[in-house]
Amino acid sequence: MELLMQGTEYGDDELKKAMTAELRERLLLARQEARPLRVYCGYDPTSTDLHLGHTITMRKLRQFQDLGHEVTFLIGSYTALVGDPSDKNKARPILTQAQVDANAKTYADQAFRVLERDKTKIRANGEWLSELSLVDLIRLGQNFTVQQFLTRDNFSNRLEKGEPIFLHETFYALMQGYDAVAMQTDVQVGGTDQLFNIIVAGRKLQEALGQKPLVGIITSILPGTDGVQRMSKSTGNVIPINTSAADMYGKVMSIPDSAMGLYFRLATRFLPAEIESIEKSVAEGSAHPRDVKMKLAREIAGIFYGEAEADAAQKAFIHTFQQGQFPDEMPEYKLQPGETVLDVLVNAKLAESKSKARGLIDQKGVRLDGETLERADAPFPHAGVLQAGKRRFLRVTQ
RNA sequence: GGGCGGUUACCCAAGUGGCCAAAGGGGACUGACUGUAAAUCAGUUGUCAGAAGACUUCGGAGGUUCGAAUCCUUCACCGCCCA
Repeated sequence: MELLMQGTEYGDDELKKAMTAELRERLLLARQEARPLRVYCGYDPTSTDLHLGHTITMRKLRQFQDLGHEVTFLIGSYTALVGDPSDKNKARPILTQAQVDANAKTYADQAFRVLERDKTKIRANGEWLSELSLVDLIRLGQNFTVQQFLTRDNFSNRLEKGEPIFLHETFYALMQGYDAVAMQTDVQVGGTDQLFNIIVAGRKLQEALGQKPLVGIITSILPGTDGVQRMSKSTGNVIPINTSAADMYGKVMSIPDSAMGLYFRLATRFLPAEIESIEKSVAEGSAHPRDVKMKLAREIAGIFYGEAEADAAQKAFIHTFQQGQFPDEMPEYKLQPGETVLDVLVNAKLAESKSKARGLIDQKGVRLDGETLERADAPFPHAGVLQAGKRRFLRVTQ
């Protein structure tokens, strides 16, 4: 129970209490009926690159899965065609069917680094949403008032600021609510941005259609590497899933200390009691926050890349950043005759343009074998390890 | 359908004929300090050039002018109000 509610955020204590109570009740009911709970979370395949933030709900699903419940990974094949207004203040672009299909596949592949493949049902909401007629849709709409939508922060903010709210955006909640009905959902997992869709739309629609309203598990939003803003590609603070263990480890290490708690709760396999004791030792000063963060980075890299690679990543990290030595592996670049320092920086993509490369050199940000290079237009001195800034390395060979 | 307003660099935003490659903030990047943390300080942030400077940029196209982000015409997109 404690584990399942770990890392949830309802923005309202009453609601959290109510949901906790309902979850407890539902778990008991399931036991009496000797059946697993039907748990799902929907994912709109709007992009191909998943990041750590996307996996928070998957982690939560995995917890249910480990407790023997029936988990459905729902692909929002149909809802993606509409575009969820929830997490943006702007309306999303509408995707084409082909894009959605392609994205869905890579999405699922990445998801199975967290979920157990053979215990997970995959479905797409096009299965039932495409069957609805216009009349059906209108009937669904009879269960909601415009006022209900207007009370929602996301819409009311935009209304106030004079920003557009497109009519089609309101359908999104209806569609999602209908998903819950179609699957006779017991529990739905989603981020705080899905609060409205889950708690208002899903529950109300189920009730109206004679089902027992679902229990909503609303997970907190994972901040990005800046530690404050929600992790998202457009903010540029993501920790991608499809990267390397070393990169993932490094990116986790770069988050501010203040974000560690959320990371532990949302993205790791640690149990509530373990996390508490870790935090206590940091607070007391018996553990160095850096070491705790290393443990965190090691854990997260381990989830996605396996223990061996995570260990290697940790070693490389200590070697490169704590001891200030060059990493073992780095891209190579073959020096062409007559190239200047500037040329190498640009050609090897350590700098976007010659102007930027000059800037780097002026700022003493370029080193060759540890020695700062001062002249941009000088011929490249000799083969060796070229370093631009703190973390970009290049092995230059003759 | 009518009236009014908007569109500026990665983002927000100032700029209403020359002093504008364009204020300010955010972000990003670099250096110092560190724990690849935060905070702080200093710097960079259109392209090319060693520099002086040149070139491209202010929604698109065209025009007025010695000179336009700024004025005019037109097109596109967006918002507000009225219907």
